[in-house]
Amino acid sequence: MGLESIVGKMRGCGYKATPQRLAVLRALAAGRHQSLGEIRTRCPEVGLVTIYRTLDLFSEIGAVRRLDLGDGPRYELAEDHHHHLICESCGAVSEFERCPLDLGCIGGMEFEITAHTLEIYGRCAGCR
Amino acid sequence: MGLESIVGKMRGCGYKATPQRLAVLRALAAGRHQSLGEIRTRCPEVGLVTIYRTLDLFSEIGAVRRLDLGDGPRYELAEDHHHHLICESCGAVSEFERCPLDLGCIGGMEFEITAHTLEIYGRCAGCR
DNA sequence: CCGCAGTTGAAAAGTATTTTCGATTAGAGT
DNA sequence: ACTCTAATCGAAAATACTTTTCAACTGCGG
Repeated sequence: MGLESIVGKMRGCGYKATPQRLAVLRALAAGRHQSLGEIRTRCPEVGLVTIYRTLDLFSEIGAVRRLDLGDGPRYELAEDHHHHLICESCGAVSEFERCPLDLGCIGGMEFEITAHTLEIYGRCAGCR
Repeated sequence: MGLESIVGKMRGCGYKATPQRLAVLRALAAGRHQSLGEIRTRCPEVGLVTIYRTLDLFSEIGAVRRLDLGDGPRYELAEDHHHHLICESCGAVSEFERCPLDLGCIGGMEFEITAHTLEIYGRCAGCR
């Protein structure tokens, strides 16, 4: 599982693997594109400030992506690569794995790509 | 110019084209991926609350996209389609026009695509 | 040019996020 | 295993951000 590798990365960067950080990590792994409140619910034993700081830390080491799906910020583990379909009508969010990105055609540049986010907006089957 | 078409869309949806809304529209057109503060600087005559409401309105009719480029929310006109390269090292944001998206391969689904956002993270030439 | 539904802005309320700082703790070195 | 210390934690306070309220104002259809 990838959680181990995140812990390793954390240690490798000189950060301690505290129980609070592990709790946030587990909370993140238990859901997708969660808001701060949802993460908080999943690890109520961790202080609010620490959750903020931990999410910052995880973003910094590239373990977490922050998204904007229309409402406030949402967070998810960067490891399970997928993208989002957001229905502008009912607000439903679904994921799809298949990455329709042709990274080759950006390859010519001097920019070293490490990650990307892609959100697709439209109307879901139910709303049409 | 596309600003006209946004005004038309606004009227078509039953919204009035007030001077405040036009000012926000012009502010948006004068820059790219701006924060609320930057927009506000460009139309200081418009009240803060009205800017929030206008951005909501524009998002609703699809004239404006809201982005998360790492710091807080940012806004830009949806009309000039482009994507973002964000350097995780220095924070610089640059745009590229060429859309590397193969929308065909999502076409099979019952989801009607109207828009999308794509952000690419990495390290820029200067930081490498 | 009248009237009113839609719109505006100032202030207040409500949320969200960051800073501060004393207490606590993971993990390196022994 | 034990100590030590820099890193981390959490509660409260400060700050920043966003939404609600409501009385006054205005674009635009008739």
